[in-house]
Amino acid sequence: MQTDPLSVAFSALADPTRRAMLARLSAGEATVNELAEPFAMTLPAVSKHLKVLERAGLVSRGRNAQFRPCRLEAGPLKDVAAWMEHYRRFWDDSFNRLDDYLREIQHKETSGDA
Amino acid sequence: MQTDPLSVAFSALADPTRRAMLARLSAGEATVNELAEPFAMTLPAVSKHLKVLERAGLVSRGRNAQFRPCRLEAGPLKDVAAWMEHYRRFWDDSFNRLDDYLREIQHKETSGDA
DNA sequence: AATGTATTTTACCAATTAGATAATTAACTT
DNA sequence: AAGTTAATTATCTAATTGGTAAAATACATT
Repeated sequence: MQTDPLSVAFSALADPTRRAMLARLSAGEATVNELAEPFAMTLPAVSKHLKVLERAGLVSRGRNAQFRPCRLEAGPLKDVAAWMEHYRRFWDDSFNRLDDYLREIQHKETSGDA
Repeated sequence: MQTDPLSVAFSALADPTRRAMLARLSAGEATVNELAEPFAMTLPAVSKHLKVLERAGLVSRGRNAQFRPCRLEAGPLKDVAAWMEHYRRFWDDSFNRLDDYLREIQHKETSGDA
């Protein structure tokens, strides 16, 4: 098993259940039962998935009476994005284009609201 | 084991050896032996890692005599980046700033070479 | 044809993971 | 105190992973 943070993050993300949990948490805090609700899976199984996400630093949990509210922590996603950035030129067609900055500026001007 | 493309990609990336292989391939094609060289690992082990990357669509291989030159295929990285984009607001401090587009424009002007 | 080089396949092993069920802990409600 | 709800821990099984060693395949050269 890998222990470096990036590997731990990638492997935590390599499961659709866990990604769905993160999606749910991106809408706000949730309890374990709330997170479990959409899945045909026992609560302990969900608890395990949460522990994986927690170990990866993608989720933190508070205590509120008998509830353990879960919260999204996006720090590791930043690291993943930073790693990905090295490869952007391979998949982002616009990345190498000469007129890139022109289109960027135009995009910002049309979508910006300053 | 998960079979959806995104999970397969994430799980292929969840290993430092495989990420190092991708890094090597980002500099150009390489044979299995060339890829194996930096690692204290037998050739079959490397071959297995390559198969994981291949299954994820991150690597393709040609045939040149008895060599199987490997090449980086970044398609899946694009999918990963697209998934990540949903979470950008959680980790990119600048994402929600009002002056975002101004700094972007400045960056493009200083680093661009059109 | 024989040999050497590149790579893969097979057989095997140890460690990990994902899930289930059952039991347990913790906190609230009555 | 008793019962209910939230969540975890313990234990088991099946499947997967990452590695090795040895054999097999594919091609090039002599």
